[in-house]
Amino acid sequence: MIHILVVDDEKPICDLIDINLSTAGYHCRCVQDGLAAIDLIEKENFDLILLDIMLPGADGFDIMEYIRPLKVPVIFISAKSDVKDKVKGLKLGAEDYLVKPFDALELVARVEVVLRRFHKTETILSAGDVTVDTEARKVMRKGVPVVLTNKEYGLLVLFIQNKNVALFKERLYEKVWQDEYIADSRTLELHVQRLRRKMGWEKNLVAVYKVGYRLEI
Amino acid sequence: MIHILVVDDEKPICDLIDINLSTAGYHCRCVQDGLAAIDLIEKENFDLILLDIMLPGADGFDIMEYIRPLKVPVIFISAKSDVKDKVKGLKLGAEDYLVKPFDALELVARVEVVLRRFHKTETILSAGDVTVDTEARKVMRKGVPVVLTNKEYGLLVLFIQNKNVALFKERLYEKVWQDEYIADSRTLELHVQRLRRKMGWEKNLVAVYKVGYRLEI
DNA sequence: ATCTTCCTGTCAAGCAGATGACAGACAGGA
DNA sequence: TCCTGTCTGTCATCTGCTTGACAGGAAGAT
Repeated sequence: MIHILVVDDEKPICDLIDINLSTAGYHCRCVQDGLAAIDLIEKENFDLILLDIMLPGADGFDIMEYIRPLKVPVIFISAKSDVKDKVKGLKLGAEDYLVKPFDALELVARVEVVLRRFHKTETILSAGDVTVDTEARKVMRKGVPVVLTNKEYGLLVLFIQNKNVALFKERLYEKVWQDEYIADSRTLELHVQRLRRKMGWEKNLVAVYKVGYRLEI
Repeated sequence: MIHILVVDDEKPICDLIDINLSTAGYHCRCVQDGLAAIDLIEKENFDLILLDIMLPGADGFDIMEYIRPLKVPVIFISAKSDVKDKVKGLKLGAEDYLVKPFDALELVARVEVVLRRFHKTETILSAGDVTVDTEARKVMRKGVPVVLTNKEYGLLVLFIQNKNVALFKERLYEKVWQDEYIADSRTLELHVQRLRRKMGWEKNLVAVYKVGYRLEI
């Protein structure tokens, strides 16, 4: 299930977006206040954020700067149609910028473009001789099925979605365990080890000292 | 150098786009005909394609379907502002859809969003024969990977981001160690020394007496 | 030039902390 | 009950960081 956060101070607009995205099969959460939004974003793992610019509490640009390190994709949705605002939003790292009033179908289409870009909707992932069918939750290596536990599977998907990117331990832990990372526990390392063996990734899944791990393909 | 293909039957619009993207540092190639575009796309490796919809030869949607397997990112640029067209274009796999007439700055900003997403830019730093992929935390010299420790890596990034600028020891220490600099310790100098050797920078990374270091490229 | 003083480069060694490997404990489901 | 998946604890090993000592070099004063 894909979780989308809608941040807009006008309740009717939130509801409108909610209805359309829910119909398209996504789960929405709405907030009207900027500071509340930051709180929520840090606590929960959203797949996408729709962000209004003029907000009480903290404005959209502030929120964007604040949450940028989290790498959650953002689409700005604003009544401000000035090119300067659009450019500012996009330069801040947003994936798109929609001007209100917008057509609901276009919104859904653009949301799906972003989700597609982030490989959230692709059901077949692959890396080297490994392929993953996320819908069937099946993993194949050289055409041979591999049985993975839940945690191993979660790690695998994250690594494949981030090939050749160094992933921080904190991020891995938060995504797979949805919990705070405890530094003096061997848990994460243990599961990485098992994944390495099962996938034959002894050489590919390398430890980045003091940082985390990286899958090299 | 990033190569962008512009497909539009109106020469003045091609020129306008060309001027703006060239100014932003990209290389443009223009074609007016749909079939010619398909030819070019198959022969050359473009990083991005700007595609008009109404074209002689083959229309933009046809081209899109045809080249989709190549996975080259596409932005539609069309006078057709109907939501149905937008949705069709985006569903076909395009990364964005701009309606003519558009603002040149917005075009450049949106082009950069797409390039950013496809890792064509921004995460790669370079200085001389050294390149750094900040996302993968990987360093290459003359195409050969170099293994650096964390502190060495931190220093390297700082130096490359400040080519030909003298950096104070205090600043280096604070950035890499996030700590107060202790003058009577050889720590910083030692790491600089190791970095010099690993990168072959014996001549380039010079000590600035009583101040710090400067990377000369 | 010569001297003094401070700064930088170099080496070896030691230490703290991170990783890998393994055994065993624990909980929940068949 | 057993079995599977997950977590904890321990130990050996390895890596990266720091320290201390010392030689050589630069800058400024004489």
